[in-house]
Amino acid sequence: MSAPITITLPDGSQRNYDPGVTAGDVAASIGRRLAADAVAATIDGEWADLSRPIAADAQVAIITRATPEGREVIRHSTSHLLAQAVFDLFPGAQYAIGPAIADGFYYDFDLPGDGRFTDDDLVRIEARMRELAAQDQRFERFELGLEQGRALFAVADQPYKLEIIDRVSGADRAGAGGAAGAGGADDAVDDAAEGVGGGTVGVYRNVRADGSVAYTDLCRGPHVPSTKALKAFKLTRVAGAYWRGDEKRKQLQRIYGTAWEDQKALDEHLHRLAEAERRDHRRLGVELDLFSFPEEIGSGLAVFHPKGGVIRRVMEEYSRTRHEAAGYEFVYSPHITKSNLFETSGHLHWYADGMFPPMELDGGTDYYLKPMNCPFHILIFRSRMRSYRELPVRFFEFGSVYRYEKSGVVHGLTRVRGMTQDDAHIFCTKEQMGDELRSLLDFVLSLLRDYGLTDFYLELSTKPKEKAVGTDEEWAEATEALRSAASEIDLELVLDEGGGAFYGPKISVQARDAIGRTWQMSTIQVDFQLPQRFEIEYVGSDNDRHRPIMIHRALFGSVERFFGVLVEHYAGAFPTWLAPVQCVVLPVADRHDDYAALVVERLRSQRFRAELVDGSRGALGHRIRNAKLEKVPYILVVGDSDVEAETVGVNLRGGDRPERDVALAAFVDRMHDQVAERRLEPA
RNA sequence: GCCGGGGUAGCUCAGUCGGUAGAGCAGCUCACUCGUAAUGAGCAGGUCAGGGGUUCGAGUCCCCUCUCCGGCUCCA
Repeated sequence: MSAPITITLPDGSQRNYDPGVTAGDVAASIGRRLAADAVAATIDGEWADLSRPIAADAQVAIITRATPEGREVIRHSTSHLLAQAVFDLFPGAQYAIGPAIADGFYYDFDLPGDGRFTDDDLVRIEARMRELAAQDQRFERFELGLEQGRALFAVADQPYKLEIIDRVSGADRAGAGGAAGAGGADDAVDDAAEGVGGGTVGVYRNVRADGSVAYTDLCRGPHVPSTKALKAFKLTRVAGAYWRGDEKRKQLQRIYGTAWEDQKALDEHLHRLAEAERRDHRRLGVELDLFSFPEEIGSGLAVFHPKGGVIRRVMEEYSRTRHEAAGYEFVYSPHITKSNLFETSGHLHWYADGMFPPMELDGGTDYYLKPMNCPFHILIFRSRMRSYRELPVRFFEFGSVYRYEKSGVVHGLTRVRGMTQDDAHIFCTKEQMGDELRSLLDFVLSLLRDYGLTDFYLELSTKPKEKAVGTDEEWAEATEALRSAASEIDLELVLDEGGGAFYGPKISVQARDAIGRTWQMSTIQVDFQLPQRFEIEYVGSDNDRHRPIMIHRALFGSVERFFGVLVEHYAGAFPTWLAPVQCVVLPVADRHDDYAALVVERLRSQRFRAELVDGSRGALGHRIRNAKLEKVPYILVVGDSDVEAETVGVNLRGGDRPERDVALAAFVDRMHDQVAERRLEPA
């Protein structure tokens, strides 16, 4: 017998075992609870099954169910269970990839005869998965050489698995991305996840209690020891998905599901989904009478109703005030233009598909609805000679743009065909760029915070692989300027490789909302290209002509989208300064109507948005209920004692008990504070 | 654009085997005049998304279009 090996645990403690001990054994030796909760392990930092023998001294950490890593293992394992159930119910099905994703997993299939899954199929498949899970199938890993792996999946008639193996083995010979075509680095990551790499392929199979093999898959793992560990899952939806995410390749049938460590966690997840649905801006937009999308107008084209109009107007007014203070000048430009403008800018070349088709006028001249404001602002800059003394020049406009979004992507206010950007273009010298970007980032974050968003991170998007103009040097310089400015902000910065616009890199500000979802908000782009294309210049202190650089930036992104995000962030309960109705005044009985009207008048004279709702709208309790459902921040009830003492009863949104006998003058002061401080909840 | 699922009163939804359309809420009228989350009664409201087809007869079956929802791809 060889000498014992030493296993070091995450807490630094060490234990000795015989060589060949498994992580599962280690967990069992530590405790029953840990062994029961264990789903996988890391051995010297590498993910592994609990059953993998450990030959030498190692650092071992047990991965338990209720951790992010544990859930990932459970989800990935559940995707295998899904595929097995699909093979049972749809003989001849071919499988592609089936990874764990945020909150769940999916698996892509190609069904015989181009078959499709229906919602009813999901029910059958899920039922079958439960039967299979109960069979206590062991997950077993083994490795094969590339040829053996190829043979295994060739016999099984699984072309997608073969393609994964072949492409990677080809790439191993030819170098990364060699034979892979457009895919490149991202695909290589996927392939590694599928268990291919280093001259071997990882294969998992599910083995029943009697030793027969129920299922085999190409996979990196690790997996739970047994299907019995999979007990809280649910199939959620079926969707089409292109093989390798490529629109030009075959569309496969994807099944999405979610899986958790136990039923309670699953229930909580489903509850979070229900909560998100409750906050959905499309639903609240109808309930609160904010906006609508009349079919008569066309897909993706919104109208704002009076209440939504108030919110939008206040949003815009505050934005204008802040921009004015930050040195922006306001400009205006038309909605349509002759085609040459967007030929010069390059938009027509890259994005003609995304633009509304042209109107032919004046005997052959094409006019387009504008998809962007930048060329107009450039023309304003170019309208006369500019001196270096003027720079930076900052032109701001709430500019309405129109984009012909593909029919399947239009989504509420967040993806529309007609929208208004809070768009500005800054023209400055290269030397000014760094300072300008730094102050811009501060400005952006400060403004977003004023609208109630507080949790941010930054994303740096670099030069696209194909859709890009300009030299690598220009891109590198612009990207570095953005990176440098971002690094001075105390926020996480993540890299979005190849995600820039065709004319330049960008930083986007991502915001997390009240329930933790992230939204892309502001974008800041550095652009060396359009100044060249439009040949804009300024005269420098040396009396020579120089080319300015441009910074494109939108803080809301689009007003519509930002509006939608705020609706969801606040679940429709807007802070007082934004609320369409800030205050309703409810007379207890008819004899209090005159006083109630006086209260309303007093509030309105202070520019507050107050409404009178008298007894013809129902009993007091009914009127209160309606005001609560409309999420009005302040409900004022006035009765005999209030008429007498010039007071009001104050019922706060979110408050537990109404206040009585509040002096009207004191209440007006409170409202002023609320609005001035942009407080989130009334007080 | 592609895959799957929907579209019935302003909203949420029922509608059986193909036999000619229903509820709750909202709205309107009347009564009720009320102190903090739904007073009662009555009335009105629909070319069943639009068009075509099958049928003696279509909300229901078939085809096309529009549109919405969930994904995929895309997002200057």
